[in-house]
Amino acid sequence: MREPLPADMFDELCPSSLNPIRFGDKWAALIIRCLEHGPRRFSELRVPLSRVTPKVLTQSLRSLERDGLVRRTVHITAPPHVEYELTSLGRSLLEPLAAACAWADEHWDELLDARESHDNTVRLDHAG
Amino acid sequence: MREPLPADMFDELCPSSLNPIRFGDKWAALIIRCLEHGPRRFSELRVPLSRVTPKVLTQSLRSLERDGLVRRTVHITAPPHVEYELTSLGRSLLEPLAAACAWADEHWDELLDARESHDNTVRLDHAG
DNA sequence: CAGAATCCGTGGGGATACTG
DNA sequence: CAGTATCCCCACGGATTCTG
Repeated sequence: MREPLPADMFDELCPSSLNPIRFGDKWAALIIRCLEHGPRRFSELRVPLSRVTPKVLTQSLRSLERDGLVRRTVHITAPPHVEYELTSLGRSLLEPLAAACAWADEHWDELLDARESHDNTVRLDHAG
Repeated sequence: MREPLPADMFDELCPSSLNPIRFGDKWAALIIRCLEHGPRRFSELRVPLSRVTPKVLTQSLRSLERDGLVRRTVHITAPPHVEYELTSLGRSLLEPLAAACAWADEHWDELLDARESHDNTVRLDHAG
């Protein structure tokens, strides 16, 4: 439930980060998957999402909060402590999101192959 | 199989056009759904996708073709006749796409409600 | 008919620095 | 710790015009 998020969870070269089906903005789906197993703090999210600057991460989280998918809870302590967690609406998204990830897992290679052979064909066209 | 595509298929105010889960670029998912029931000509696609300029529609179609999701067939006639159809890889996308659309159908109102009440709260914050 | 070419505005993010 | 505040860039996409 509360294992730390792996830093390479969304490694740039890993298919899990190359989600061809996207929800909301660029990072929304990744954030939701980070919250799948319970609430997370801002700095916890920054670990797997190290490519996202704090500003953009905040924007995405605010957008998710606005849409009722994520709940933001501020614990007034020193130092400040803020937690993000999925609402029930947000959790309901996990299902179609999983379907999208399953598709990517299953077909990503085909897509990359098609892309590569297409690019080669185009190059030949230009050469010929 | 070959009924003409309705012009209001993606009406701006219709939830079907407000897909919160997106595949590829802005229009890719809509294009794929247009091709669901068989091949379509460029000008056929322009009917429901009237908000998309030809340039952008071409870009999206080329991108889908590059990824092996759509096949482009040129019939050398006068006037030119070009057809687009889903490949088997493209058709495999219909399933997760349908899951996403089902989610939107089911939860879109909740999302809009959350958004509205959130916006009202923010306004009150600014007023106070 | 099915695009290609050109020009252009906007805003989504990105980098960096700063703060309650 | 959890963000703001600025500045900035360029790629996405729109409008318009032209063509094999």
